[in-house]
Amino acid sequence: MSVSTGRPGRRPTIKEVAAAAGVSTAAVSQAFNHKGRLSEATRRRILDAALELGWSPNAPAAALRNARTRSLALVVRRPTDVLGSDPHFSELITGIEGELAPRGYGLLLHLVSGHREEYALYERLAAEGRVDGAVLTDARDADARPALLARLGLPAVLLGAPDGTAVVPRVGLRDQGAGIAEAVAHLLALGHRRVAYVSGPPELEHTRVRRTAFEQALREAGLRPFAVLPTDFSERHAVGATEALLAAAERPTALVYANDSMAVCGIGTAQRAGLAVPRDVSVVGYDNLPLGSWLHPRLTTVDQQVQRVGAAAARTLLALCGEPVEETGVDGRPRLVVRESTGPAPPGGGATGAAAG
Amino acid sequence: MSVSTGRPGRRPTIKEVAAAAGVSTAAVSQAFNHKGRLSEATRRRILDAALELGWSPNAPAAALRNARTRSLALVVRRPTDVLGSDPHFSELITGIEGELAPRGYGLLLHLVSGHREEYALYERLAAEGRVDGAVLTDARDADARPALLARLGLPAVLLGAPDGTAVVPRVGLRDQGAGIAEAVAHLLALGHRRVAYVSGPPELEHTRVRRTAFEQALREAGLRPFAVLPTDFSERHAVGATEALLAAAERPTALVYANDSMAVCGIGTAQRAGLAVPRDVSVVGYDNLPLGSWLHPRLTTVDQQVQRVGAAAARTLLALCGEPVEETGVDGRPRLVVRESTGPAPPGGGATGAAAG
DNA sequence: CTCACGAGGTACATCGATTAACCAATCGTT
DNA sequence: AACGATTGGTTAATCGATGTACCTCGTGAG
Repeated sequence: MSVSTGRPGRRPTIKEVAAAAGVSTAAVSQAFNHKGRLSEATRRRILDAALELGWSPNAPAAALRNARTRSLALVVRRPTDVLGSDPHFSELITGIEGELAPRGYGLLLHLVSGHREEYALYERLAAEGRVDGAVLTDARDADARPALLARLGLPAVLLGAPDGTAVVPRVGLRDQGAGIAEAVAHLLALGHRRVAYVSGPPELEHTRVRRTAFEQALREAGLRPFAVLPTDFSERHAVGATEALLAAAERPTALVYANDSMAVCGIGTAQRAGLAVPRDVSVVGYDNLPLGSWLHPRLTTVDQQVQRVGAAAARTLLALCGEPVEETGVDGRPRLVVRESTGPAPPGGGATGAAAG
Repeated sequence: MSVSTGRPGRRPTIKEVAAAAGVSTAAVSQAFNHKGRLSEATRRRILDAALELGWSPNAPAAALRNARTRSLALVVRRPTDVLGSDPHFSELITGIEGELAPRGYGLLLHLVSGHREEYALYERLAAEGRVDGAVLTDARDADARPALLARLGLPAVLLGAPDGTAVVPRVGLRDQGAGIAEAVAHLLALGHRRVAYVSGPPELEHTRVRRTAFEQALREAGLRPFAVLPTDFSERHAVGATEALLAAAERPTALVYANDSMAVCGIGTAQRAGLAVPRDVSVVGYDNLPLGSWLHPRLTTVDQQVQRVGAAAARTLLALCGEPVEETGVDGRPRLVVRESTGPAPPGGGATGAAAG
């Protein structure tokens, strides 16, 4: 496709390209950056020479000169227990990369285990000038990151519901509660009255938003939650919460989970307890991961379009970095996807478990 | 934790640190790189000054000077249908990052959709000097990447069974067939005689290895595979293959899948067809993803320790990049993890499906 | 004929960190 | 006391690309 011979590893420099094209290095630079004034003929000649030699501008050198690295950071906080984060972040990364790749940007991925470690990492990335910006995942209550990144002078976007007054722009679907509300409405229409919610870590903003939406939706129907149990998104918590709920005297007939992975654990736990889904208990997830549709029964869930949101976040961040970008927002809102894990409430209210297999 | 005031975004340079410590910039550099000869007192003074100012060496500048970026590339090929790749790569990335982070290395992640795109990307990464090396995933038959990377002068490691004579080092568990052999032995011990294999894309090396191991293990027991169906790892193929197998007149009593994600699809498909797992049909996966143990029944699978292999690959690559590394290999081999998705073969051979649910 | 001007390029300083070569004290030795 | 060795630093060149300031033609107007 390119490149002739030459010792492996000997990358050509701009000088050699200039020499090959019979021009100065400045001309080569101008040809690549569409600056200065070059005749079309010289431009061609330079580009041809570069192609011939397999030359591209050295990224560190350009970064040094321009103070722009053309790479962005994504820091994923991965607490000890990985449950649920992973497929979610895969989707997110897919969305982000889809915008970066065509513009020649790179994504620098880091995994951290705690907040302090995450802050220290941003400090280092900024101090070392390794990235032009960062995508901040999972808005937290009293989130220290926007202020930190602002102090560091590092452009950033925060994944979360849009909110005019933020230090850094927020990107996400509007009306984040709508999906949960829809889910509750769906369950109520199926006759469920005892509905429980298995929630996420309290410090995450969406935990509060979804929980509130859940309670609100029930209240509007004149009902109260059967229970709202917080978890850390771990398998242990998901299973524990589910077992606790299903062991109750008058157990809930429907369980709503704060993400798909926990919902999958929940289905497994219910089945292990001898209950059939959705006959004895209905289950709703949140995320709409591919995984949910592989199972039997297929998971009813709230689609929050992680991939599209990731793409929008990337575009917004690129715009902040001075890149020309057409459209920075996302429209749409979370929407319930009804599949097979929800069904009519059991006749007697399902008070006593029908032991199966 | 650090940094005093100063306009946001104004990163200090080595000069200011030198001035603050009352030394030359050379001294500062030496203090940070443990080179040259500095008195312990001066070293301290410099380090304190740097901490005070919140300075770290500018990465692009250092990269330009040293021709080393301290970042490595991971290119993930993600064909149109994502099935199965994602959690697997999450594990891999976790393993890799665990080695990079403590050494101050970054991981540049790229997603591509095809071979040619992947090659072009390596060309560009090398030409731009963006990374010091690359981790090549999923050894393929007649893999063009090692030669390419060698020509580009970019250090690399290939994930696959170790093999003395490779252009680039290979990192992986030895005796890759052992896990499948163990799985087959397990199934035979349970009385299964009609065992089918749902395989991966033909161009991947491990597809051949595992398939061969599967056939070999059966042959040694005097049996032949019920069937071996190739797939592209997509959900569509996984479901299609499973349906085809289960629709057979004398259907197989056990299904072995080339990865966990397909096995999950397989379980779902079997259940949807009214069969119980493992009562009517046993299922074995490959990978040992966390997901497998959330389900009911929990997935019997082959643990290939992706995370540990990823870590070993990272160490090997770092060593190639001149980093001091203690241990570059992985020991251990793929091992069967028996859980709940496998059980005794159905009495009558399970010729006629016992419709449930 | 001269001069202004624009088109088309070039020379050189610059980004920030690293390092080889060099220099100034200081010390121990005979 | 004179000298080599050692300690503890400094000076200046360098990595590769970029962009500002400048230069050199050729042309058309006056």
